[in-house]
Amino acid sequence: MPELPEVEVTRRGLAVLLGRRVTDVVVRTGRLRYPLPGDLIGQIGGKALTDIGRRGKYLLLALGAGHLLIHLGMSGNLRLVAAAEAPARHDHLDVVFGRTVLRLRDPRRFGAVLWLEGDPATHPLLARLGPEPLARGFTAGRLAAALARRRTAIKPALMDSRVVVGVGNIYASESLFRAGIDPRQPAARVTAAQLAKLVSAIKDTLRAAIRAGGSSLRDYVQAEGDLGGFQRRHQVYGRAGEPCRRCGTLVRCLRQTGRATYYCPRCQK
DNA sequence: ATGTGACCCTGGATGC
DNA sequence: TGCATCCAGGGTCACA
Repeated sequence: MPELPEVEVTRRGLAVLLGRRVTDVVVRTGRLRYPLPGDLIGQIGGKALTDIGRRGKYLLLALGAGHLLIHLGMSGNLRLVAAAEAPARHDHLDVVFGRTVLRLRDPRRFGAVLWLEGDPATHPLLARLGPEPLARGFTAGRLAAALARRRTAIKPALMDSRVVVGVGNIYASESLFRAGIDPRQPAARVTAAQLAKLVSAIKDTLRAAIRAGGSSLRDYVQAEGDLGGFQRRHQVYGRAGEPCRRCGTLVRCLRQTGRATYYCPRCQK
């Protein structure tokens, strides 16, 4: 579910917790992608939340000298609920801040919660990540360097977190449509002019999705429980057989490395 | 090293 | 109605 825009919208929605202290932790499921920390209350109990960061699709909650790393996997969401609200199925973790509870729900349990001590950037899950797409340092030149000699198609290459972080299956298709690039084109053959358009398209697409509150397909909601709105503005994702919003040609779907890719055969060359 | 498919897990949609 | 099959915002792992 959550790609960079959804994680970023979630991150912003948690800002009301800044400065508040953890009063309790409730773990209902011992294992997501990894086992949950065994003594989470001992590690974060009583500590104040001093920062909420994001690296790619990972959230980093600064608590005392460490960070609580949270990944939402395919179906996770984080909501702020009242302490009295009863948990539902798949509500695996509560981090309690007095009357407000940060509640993690994740039906498929592909998400992760880890306690990190020391510099998060050096953690194995984060150390090899590529550039942040919305940072100034993400340029056509840097993208060209990352894609050089790569023989795979541009679309799966864009979803490789070593190339750029945060671009998942929806926004890879959407960005390539916006840039007018055929998703099947070999990554290393995409021209410099196309890469310049692609970098702009990725930034524009992600920013627009963040403004719209993300894409809610099945499981994703914002921190206050609201649905995102960007799915209504998808140009190609999930629209196979429907007319391209730009030229009217029917949108096509194909499968690349096991994932559905949507594109307009006329607008994308 | 790079590329691809299996796999982790649950639930919804579809088809027989 | 019931059951089987396929598919889904991600990431890791084994193996070509």
